[in-house]
Formats: sequence, structure tokens, C-alpha cells
Amino acid sequence: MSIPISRPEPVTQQVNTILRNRIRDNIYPPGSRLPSESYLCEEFGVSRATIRTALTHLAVDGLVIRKQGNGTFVNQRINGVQTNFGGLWEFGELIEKNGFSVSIRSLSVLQRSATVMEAKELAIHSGDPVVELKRLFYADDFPAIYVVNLIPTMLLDTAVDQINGNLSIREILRLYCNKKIAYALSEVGACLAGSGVAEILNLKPQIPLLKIHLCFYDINNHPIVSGESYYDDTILKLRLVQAWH
Amino acid sequence: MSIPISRPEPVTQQVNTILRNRIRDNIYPPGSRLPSESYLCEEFGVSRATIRTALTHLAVDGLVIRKQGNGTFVNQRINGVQTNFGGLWEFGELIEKNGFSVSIRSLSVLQRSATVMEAKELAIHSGDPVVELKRLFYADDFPAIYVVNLIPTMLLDTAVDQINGNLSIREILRLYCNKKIAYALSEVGACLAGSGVAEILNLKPQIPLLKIHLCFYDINNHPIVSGESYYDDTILKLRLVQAWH
DNA sequence: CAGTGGTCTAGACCACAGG
DNA sequence: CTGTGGTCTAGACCACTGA
Repeated sequence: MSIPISRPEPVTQQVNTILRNRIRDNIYPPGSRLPSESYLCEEFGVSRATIRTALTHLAVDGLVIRKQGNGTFVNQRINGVQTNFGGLWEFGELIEKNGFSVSIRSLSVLQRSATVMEAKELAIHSGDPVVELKRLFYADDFPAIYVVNLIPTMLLDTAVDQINGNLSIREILRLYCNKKIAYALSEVGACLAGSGVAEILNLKPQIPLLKIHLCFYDINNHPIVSGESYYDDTILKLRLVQAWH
Repeated sequence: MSIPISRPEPVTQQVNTILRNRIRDNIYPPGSRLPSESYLCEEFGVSRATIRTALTHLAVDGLVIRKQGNGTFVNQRINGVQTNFGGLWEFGELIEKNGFSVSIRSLSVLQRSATVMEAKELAIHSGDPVVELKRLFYADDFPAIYVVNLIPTMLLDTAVDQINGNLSIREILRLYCNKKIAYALSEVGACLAGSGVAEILNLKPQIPLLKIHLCFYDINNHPIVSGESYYDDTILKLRLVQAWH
């Protein structure tokens, strides 16, 4: 297991973070115009290209709006809105954006054989061992999101019973598989709460729920983990921004 | 009403399109390595920065995967997947990605007064006139998506009865309002098919449906149009890619 | 008109993967 | 080691906005 080294953060990312914080802290108030790009160049002592990539990220996330010939403005409308697809799997973030505090409870961590469908999705053989994590995300101590994750056992560095189910999936992959996620596919749908899910989420059966199925892939385009999640969208709102391109 | 002028398309965008087409046409087959950035520089006679911005767009859309020290590879897994949030409002595109042919039928185009909620969202006064468009998207001649859009009448350049309800919302805004969309907010949820919606979509009542609420804003951060859409996600799959950042 | 963001170039150095 | 992509610079010209 390789030891994570801290290398200097890229300049463009540092600038991005600083500007984000200034917006968050109302140093650049909602609706106001940011300093010009050339000004920011001098302030940070970097080239304009660097400033621009940072600003571009902010614009894609909808945090700022750029107007040619006029300036860059803080968007006042994006409070509590997911600024990317993250809301589809970073459930902790989703819950926080909705104004709740988050906690995760691990319901079960066990090993079993993969079904045909599961094996196909995870690019393993049917019957191969997988670790099944059933977890429950709480929003202010109310059960909010039910998630079932599957990880091929062969990807694990550690024993199954050593897994801490209270971590985010990204942390789990980093700690126990030493894998980084390159990209994810997800599928959003609606379903009715079955009696099992309804009981876990403390809801009446037959209530409509949002169902999100997803699969993460590493840089070599191999599946690492799949997941199936259910939640009541009347409690948690899945809001997304998309800037035009 | 200004006359649209065709200016030369930005170089980076042309490169983007060419590479996209080459991937689509299997000139760069799935899983294969693309020519190196420096090679593409020479081939197109542009700087490396230009090539890189084009490739970055492809990578964000999940179309290619880049590996430092190795190369850029075509992702073979993104067939039929929305490469951005577009699927949340470009319903035509969504239907096509699911392998159907698209047609739009306008159910009604009428003017009425905005409710309190609607007025608030569209930043107009309660009771102000709005144009309500009810439309139905067909997938292979089966009714698939039901959409209700609201546009403040004051934004229209033309008379209400001149509106062609069979166009995409982007076209409608361009033709009748001369507005461009800067960004959009959307909210994804689940609901049960009411009897009205069920009849329109030719489904049994009480079936779970995906509900997508959205609002478009222009460059000045003013709301232009809101929308509410319903569809059966067992027929149309809303699949999304997200490359890590 | 001056100042803003939009596009593009040429070149540099670094980190990383593979042989 | 070579060649790949990752980061960054300095400078140029253009398009657009508002005064």
C-alpha cells in the first residue's frame, strides 16, 4: 500500500479555492462584479491563463456568470444547489446542501457471490465473491438515503471485516482498494417504496422514491464499485445547475 | 430583431467537433489511443493549448480518458449516455440517445395569469400574463414525455398565436424572445402519475414517474422560462456520465 | 473610447508510464 | 531513457459593453 504524498497543489486550483471562499464569505457579495482578470493576475502574481482556468471552473459550476466586455459576476441564485453531478453519489454533500447534518450508519458488510447481472456490470465472473455494503445516510438523525454498494472482493487490499462502513465511498475505495475514481455512470429513475426499503427509511410503503443506480470506473476503465440508492425526494431535493456551453 | 450573423467558429470548437466525429465514425475505435497532442498540433496547425482545450471538453464529457505519461484513450462505455445535464431538458436528445426517433406535438398554447408561486420563480408579479405551452414528446410514435412550459408574455417579440409549439425550447426562445440561455437550474424528483398525466402518456394511473422541474436564466440572471416534465423512466433511461475533476 | 472577457500562440518545465 | 499528458507563462489580437 503506497503512502500518500502531499505534493504542492496546482496554482490554478489554489486560485479556484481562494475565489470560492471569497464568494462564500461574501467578500465578493452576491450579484457583485469580481475584480477583472488582469487585476487578479497581479494580485496572485500568476498569468492570465491561470486565472482564466480557475474562473472557467467557477462559471461551469454556475457560481459566477461571465459577460464579455463587462465583467464576471457572482451568481446569487445557487445556494443549496449541487454544482455538479456530485449530488448523484456524494450523498453526504447532498444532505448538507439541503441544510441537514450528516451521519452514516453501516447496516451490514458481508461477502457473497455476484449474480449474473452484477458480475456483468463489474466485469467479473458470475459467482465471484463481492462485498456488499448496506448503509443508511441520516439527515439530522432521520434516515434519509438507503444505499447498497458492491465491491469485487479481489480489489480489496484488506480483510472484509476490517472495512469501516461509516466512511464515504470515495474514502473506502482509497483506503481499502487504493483506487481512484476516474469517472462514473449513473442512471436516475423513480420507483415505489417496497416494504423493506420503506421500513428502513421509516416511510409508508408505496410512496414514490428516487432511485439512483451508479457505477464507478478507474483510470483503466475497469469497474470498481456499483451502487443502488433510494430516497424520498420530498425531504431531500436534488437540485442541479448547468451553465450553457 | 437582430439578424443572426455567422461568424467563423472558434478553432478550438472546430477541433472538438472533428475529434468527436472521428470517434463517432470509428476512425478512433473504442479503447484505442488517440494521436498524441503534439501530433494533433501539427495535423491541425494549431497550438497545443488549443488541442488541449478541445481534448479537455471530450474528457469532461467522458468521451475520452487521459492518462499522464501514456496517452488519451477512447472510452468505449459511453454509448447512449448523456454526456452532460442536457438530458434534463433536451428531451429530444434524451429520446434519441435511447434509440428512438423523436417528434413533438403541441397540445396547447394559451395565455393566462401567473400564480403566486410561478410569478416568484419567473421574477414577475402575481397575475402577470404568461404563455403556457403544453407539449408531448413522442418516442417512435409513443407518447413519452409530457412537458408544461411557462414564458412571461412580456418577453415575447411576437403574438402568442404565432408560436410554433413543435420546436425545441431553445429554438422557441431564440425565435420569439431573442434570448440566449446562460444557465439552468433543475430539480429531479419522483411522483405518482395523476389521472390526467397518466391519460396523456397512455399509462396506468399511480405508476411512479420521474418529474423534472427546471428554470432557464439569461446572461443577466433573469428567469426566461420554467418547465415541469413527467415521464416513465422504465421506457426512457436518464443516464449520465461524470468525469472526476 | 477604455476596459472587459474570448481566443490563440509559442515555448517552457514538470510528472509520469513504458520499454 | 523517450514520449506522453499536466501545468504555467508572457504576450498578442479580437469582440463586446458601457460611458
